[in-house]
Amino acid sequence: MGGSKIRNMEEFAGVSGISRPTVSKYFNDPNSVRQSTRERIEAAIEKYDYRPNIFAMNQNRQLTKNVGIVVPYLADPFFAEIARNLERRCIDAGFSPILFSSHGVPDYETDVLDGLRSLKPAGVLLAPLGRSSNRLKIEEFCAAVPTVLFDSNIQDIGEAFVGSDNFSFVSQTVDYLVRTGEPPCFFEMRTPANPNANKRRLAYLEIMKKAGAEPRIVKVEGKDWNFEEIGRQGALRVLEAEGFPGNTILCSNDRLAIGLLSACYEKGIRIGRQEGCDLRVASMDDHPFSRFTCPSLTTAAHDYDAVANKTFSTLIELIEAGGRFSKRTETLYSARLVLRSSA
Amino acid sequence: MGGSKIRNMEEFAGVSGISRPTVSKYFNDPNSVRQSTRERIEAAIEKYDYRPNIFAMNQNRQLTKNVGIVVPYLADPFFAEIARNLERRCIDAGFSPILFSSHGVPDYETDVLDGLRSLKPAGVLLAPLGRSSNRLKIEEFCAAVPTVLFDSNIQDIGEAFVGSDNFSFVSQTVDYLVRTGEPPCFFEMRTPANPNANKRRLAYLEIMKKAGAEPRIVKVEGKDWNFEEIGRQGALRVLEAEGFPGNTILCSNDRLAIGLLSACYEKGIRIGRQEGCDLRVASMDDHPFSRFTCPSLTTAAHDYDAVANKTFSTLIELIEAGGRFSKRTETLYSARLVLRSSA
DNA sequence: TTCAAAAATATACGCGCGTAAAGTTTTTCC
DNA sequence: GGAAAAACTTTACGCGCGTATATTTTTGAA
Repeated sequence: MGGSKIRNMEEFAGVSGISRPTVSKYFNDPNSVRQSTRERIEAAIEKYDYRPNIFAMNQNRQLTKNVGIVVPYLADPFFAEIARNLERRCIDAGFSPILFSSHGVPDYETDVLDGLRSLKPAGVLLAPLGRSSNRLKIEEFCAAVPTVLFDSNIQDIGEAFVGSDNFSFVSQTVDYLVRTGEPPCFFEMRTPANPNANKRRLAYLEIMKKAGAEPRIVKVEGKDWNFEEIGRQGALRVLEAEGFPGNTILCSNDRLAIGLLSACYEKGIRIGRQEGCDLRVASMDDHPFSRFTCPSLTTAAHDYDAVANKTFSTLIELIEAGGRFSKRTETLYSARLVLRSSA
Repeated sequence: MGGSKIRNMEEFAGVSGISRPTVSKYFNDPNSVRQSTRERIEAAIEKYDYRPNIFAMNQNRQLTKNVGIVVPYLADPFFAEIARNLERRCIDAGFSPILFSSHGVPDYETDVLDGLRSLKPAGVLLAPLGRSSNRLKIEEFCAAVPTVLFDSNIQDIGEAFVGSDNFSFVSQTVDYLVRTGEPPCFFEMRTPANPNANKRRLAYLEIMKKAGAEPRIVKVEGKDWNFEEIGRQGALRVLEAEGFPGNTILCSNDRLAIGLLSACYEKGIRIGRQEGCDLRVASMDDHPFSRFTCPSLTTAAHDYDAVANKTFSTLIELIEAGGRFSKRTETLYSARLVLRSSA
């Protein structure tokens, strides 16, 4: 109980029998005070349910304990999962994560970064929109705020980048498909928003060349971030026209594949690697829903955990290093092939 | 250009030729100053890129411009969509939305609310976890912070509730199914986390009774929020045992249905209303992915837009009314039947 | 032109806390 | 037990802005 009539740190220091500067020190770092002092303070916190005024705290600290997490599209469960992971790590490390989504719109992205600056964050974890991002604005932002990029790289921007190795995604899926049947054609958007998509196409071309197979790319129209619909419409158009070249398709990402599978189902085309199937479909990302597609999707999985771990630990290092690294690092994690029923 | 060397409102007032109290007044409400003054200030803002220190502002204001948005599970695209909608409305109305997810964990939910209190939000939009929520903590919170509940109601808590009319979801789907074939059995989790699920079951029982049909409920095991997996495992178990009673299934929500469809596909069971199909499956929510399932899912859609609109406008009214309504209101929106291929 | 209302100004204080400096007490360790 | 080191206390100032009061200027209609 104890009426929570404590109005400020002064009063709290009074009732806890500790001086205010020491209490202040405690709240900035509980380990910076003597163990016995810490216990007394924590007993008083418990008793009076006191918490320092977060606004007054942050006003005078040059750096807050805020950490911004910015993802390009939160309605994509892939980013929702990553964000959740990062959020938790921040909390466990004593930071206050603040989650933002660019909602797929470049202007929102710069708005978010603008707003983030006034929160004086200790650091920011940023997954940029990619190609459509306002490079200049992001560069300005990263120059002002310690930032670790993830998922989607922008050359020379941010103090570090952590992501997945697109080449390994493509090589593992293509190798598997070639080993077990026809080499795949590559199904993608004509103007992908994300730089990873371009890297995957290039990897596809290179790997097919090495395998001595003819690369064939099927491009579909569509902007925005509703990839499933784009994949579905695109696949319908292909199926109603010339059809796919060959019987094996590698999709640039799972969301496109989800749309493609839906189109194939509608057209009565059987997907899978068993006898009697018309097409094999594989993809990349291991989207949370890819195990529930019909058939379940053979795909290459991100090492979610490693990426989240490294992204976060890099930010911590960055913060402890005072916000700058002497050298920009890029860390890439390999894919893990997930065999399901579609290929 | 103009060096952004402006350090505080004092300096900004100097260069803009307006007194600081007036500038302060402007930032609290741009319409509270004379038009000509407003223009001079805004010209100076443009020129010097000045923004008031958000922490210093909020320290002295009894109420901030912050609005908390709390959803139970952000990795569910349904909530991601709603959150996006609400976020935008807040921004357009001049508020700063802060997005939180409870990640399906009751303790996180109370943590989020705890953290939210110290942000002194003008108001909060809260979609509670439901049954597993710590009712007492939420009650305390709502007593301290003007809160509008949405999606999931908790009796007598919060100043208002806005959601969907579960009865209409069930009546529309059941009516349709009865009209076009066998009455459905009801597929749900044994211990649903969400109160809407219970309302839907009760509605199902009532409506079946009215229709003079025998209600049959198929319950599956599973906790947590990975409904797709629960639906899939549950459906597999049912299919491998006694099978479903009858040839028509109404799922309690789309995510369960997605899992069920995946299980049926795996078992080679044909879903749809055409000749030659084994089962009809309908569901509720119009989840963003339900148009991409195989077959696409016949479902009852929330009036997303109306719910978001009303939720937000109710909060604005609440804030303008000083944080309290004389009477708690509940607003429910009817479902819209979405006919696709699964039933 | 006149004059009351509206708006802006000058001045001043307070918010809750960070933080620095100097002095005092406690702890640590040989 | 004594010294240095570590931790704490006292005192004091400043951060950037909200806001209250009294005063002056501007506005707009009589």
